[in-house]
Amino acid sequence: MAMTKRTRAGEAFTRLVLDIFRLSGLLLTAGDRLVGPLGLTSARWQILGVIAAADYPQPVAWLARSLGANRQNVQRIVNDLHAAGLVALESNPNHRRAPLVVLSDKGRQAFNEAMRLQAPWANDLADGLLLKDLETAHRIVIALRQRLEDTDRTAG
Amino acid sequence: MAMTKRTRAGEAFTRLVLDIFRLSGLLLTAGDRLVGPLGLTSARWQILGVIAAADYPQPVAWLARSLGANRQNVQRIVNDLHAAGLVALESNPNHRRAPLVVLSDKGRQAFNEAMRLQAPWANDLADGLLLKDLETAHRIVIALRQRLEDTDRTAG
DNA sequence: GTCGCATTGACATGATAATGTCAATATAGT
DNA sequence: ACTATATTGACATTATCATGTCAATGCGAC
Repeated sequence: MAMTKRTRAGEAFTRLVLDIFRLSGLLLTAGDRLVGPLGLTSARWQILGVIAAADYPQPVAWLARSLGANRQNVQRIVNDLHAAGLVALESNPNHRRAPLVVLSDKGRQAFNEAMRLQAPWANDLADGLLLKDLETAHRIVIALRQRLEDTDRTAG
Repeated sequence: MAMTKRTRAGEAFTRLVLDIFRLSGLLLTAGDRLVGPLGLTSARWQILGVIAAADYPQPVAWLARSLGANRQNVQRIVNDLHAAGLVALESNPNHRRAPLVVLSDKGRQAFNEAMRLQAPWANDLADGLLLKDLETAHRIVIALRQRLEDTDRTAG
């Protein structure tokens, strides 16, 4: 007989998943609403964040990989950001067809402004929650993420 | 001056968010892969789950509300499920235009089979994680979810 | 009854995301 | 150099999701 019985951890994980989906959707729409006035969306904001956080300029495919998103969508959003003047494309000495994406002044301003809007929102949402618990939640999320990424790589 | 400084909890929350997005995406694709052979997707599975968990048959709009999803997408997926013979639509004595969605035998079998596949997968993913930590993560996720839902309801 | 209002399903339209294919380019091995 | 393989950007196609509108229906106030 196949193993259909859940461990206690398996049960706890199963209960967690549905609420993760729900939370993720709510965070996305809240983010859209938060930075909409800046001409951003959650997706654009996230990509600007990766560009800003990188140690050096990267081509689109690398950004996509560090986001865990698919290449083509990142490409489309980067094109939009470029059209909106929020990022610039620098020639890549190592790869003629893969320009390096960098923030423009306008892009950096928009990102900083987004983070400025995010701060009080984040403070408000996290207010009253125990720092220790938030960190535990983060550890769990990271652990699950890594396990799933390993599975993806293995079972590709 | 605007409040741009994050509390420690606000910082922990901010760090958590990006990994939540990543995990959610990974869970969705893992779910698709898990139940794909049954003719299901993560979205279909989730909706079958709500139907199965309900105390009594509900119309589409109610299912959408308990999922926190928008009505029209649930409608489309329910239509697909209906076409695939996984759900049946019963006439609703209380509302002529809002039939009640119930699982067909085939739908119940598919859902049970999906849960049977999910069990060892969940056990494996959760293996080695502390039950206490999983429960803490769940509490945090639920708390954040409720706060965002309240915000939605307030700020429409 | 009937009037106003909210909810519902259907439909149209557009936005966003996923998937596959292609040629150009880069890289490693020989 | 030459070849095989992998990576990349562009494009086309499809799937999924969001938003707005409409008429039909249900429901409560009166």
